[in-house]
Amino acid sequence: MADHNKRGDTIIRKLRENGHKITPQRLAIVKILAVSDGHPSVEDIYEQIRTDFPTMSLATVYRNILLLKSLGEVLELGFPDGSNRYDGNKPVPHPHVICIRCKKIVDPVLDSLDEMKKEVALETDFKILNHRLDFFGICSSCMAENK
Amino acid sequence: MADHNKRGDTIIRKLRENGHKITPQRLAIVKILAVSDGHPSVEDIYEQIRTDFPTMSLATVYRNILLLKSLGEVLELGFPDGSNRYDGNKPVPHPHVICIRCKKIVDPVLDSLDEMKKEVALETDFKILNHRLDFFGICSSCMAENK
DNA sequence: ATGTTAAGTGATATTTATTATCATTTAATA
DNA sequence: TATTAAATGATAATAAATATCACTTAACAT
Ligand SMILES: [Zn+2]
Ligand SMILES: [Zn+2]
Ligand SMILES: [Zn+2]
Ligand SMILES: [Zn+2]
Repeated sequence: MADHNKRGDTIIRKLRENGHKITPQRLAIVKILAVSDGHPSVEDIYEQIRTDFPTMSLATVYRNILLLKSLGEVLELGFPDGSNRYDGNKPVPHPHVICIRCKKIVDPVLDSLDEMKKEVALETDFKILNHRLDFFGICSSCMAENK
Repeated sequence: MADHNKRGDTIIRKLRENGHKITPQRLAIVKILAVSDGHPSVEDIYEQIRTDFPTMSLATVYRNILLLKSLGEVLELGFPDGSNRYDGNKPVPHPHVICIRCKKIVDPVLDSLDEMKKEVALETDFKILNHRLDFFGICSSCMAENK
């Protein structure tokens, strides 16, 4: 597969615009986050890169995620159990569905979201700025395995 | 105001049923959680009780919350910033609206929730078991203060 | 190409919230 | 009132994320 990593290019451009250097370590982290296949954790990213980049430090992964968060280019999903997962592909808040077995995370399209937002504002008189909507369950492939 | 703390009584009964002792410390923690005014944090509970119970240990608050969680009598709300808040009044999952200024947390009634649950199941083929729906914004009183 | 320099990295120390440990105390029952 | 398992208080241990700092390097100018 070719290297037309559009989302990755956008992130790199944003980094340059803000005067940040493009190091090999940073580039490797961005590439993974731009895809965000399954919404990787810090450890996922670290392990993926370490295979062909043995000198990579865990601190560098943390630092770069922090930077990308501050630029609004990655969405952090902190879970109640303390684990964190990242979405650099779609960095604006959106609902997530998490499989509690295999830890897969998917992005559902929910038409009912707009209505719910309206209802929240109406019900509470809050000025809503952000949201975090997570549904936990078991994915179809884990369900099939079970039998 | 009188002491018809229905929710607190339910929690105490559940504790007795499961063979747990009712200590003064435990009772004080349960009383606060049963009301869950604004969804208190561990520190909130600790400070509230310490005023007229100076010997109270922070570990005891943690221990009792752990126990009440295991009995399904308190809902833990862990937030991305690492903070935790508790609802012992309505211990089943429900949406929350959080003021990012004063940290107040309220329970909105959202008719659109049922529809969204259906949509998630349909869209993703997951068997949904749990959810966590948070909306972040600024409450009306904080908005008023701002001007 | 080479040198310069501010930013980035790697290794490690620190921080902070929660859990574990353990000697002492106490609620529940007889 | 005595018995005993459970709970408490004080503190140690744990673990994930952040801070520190000496060394390295990407970006830019020459
Ligand atoms: Zn699964
Ligand atoms: Zn996502
Ligand atoms: Zn407020
Ligand atoms: Zn609540």
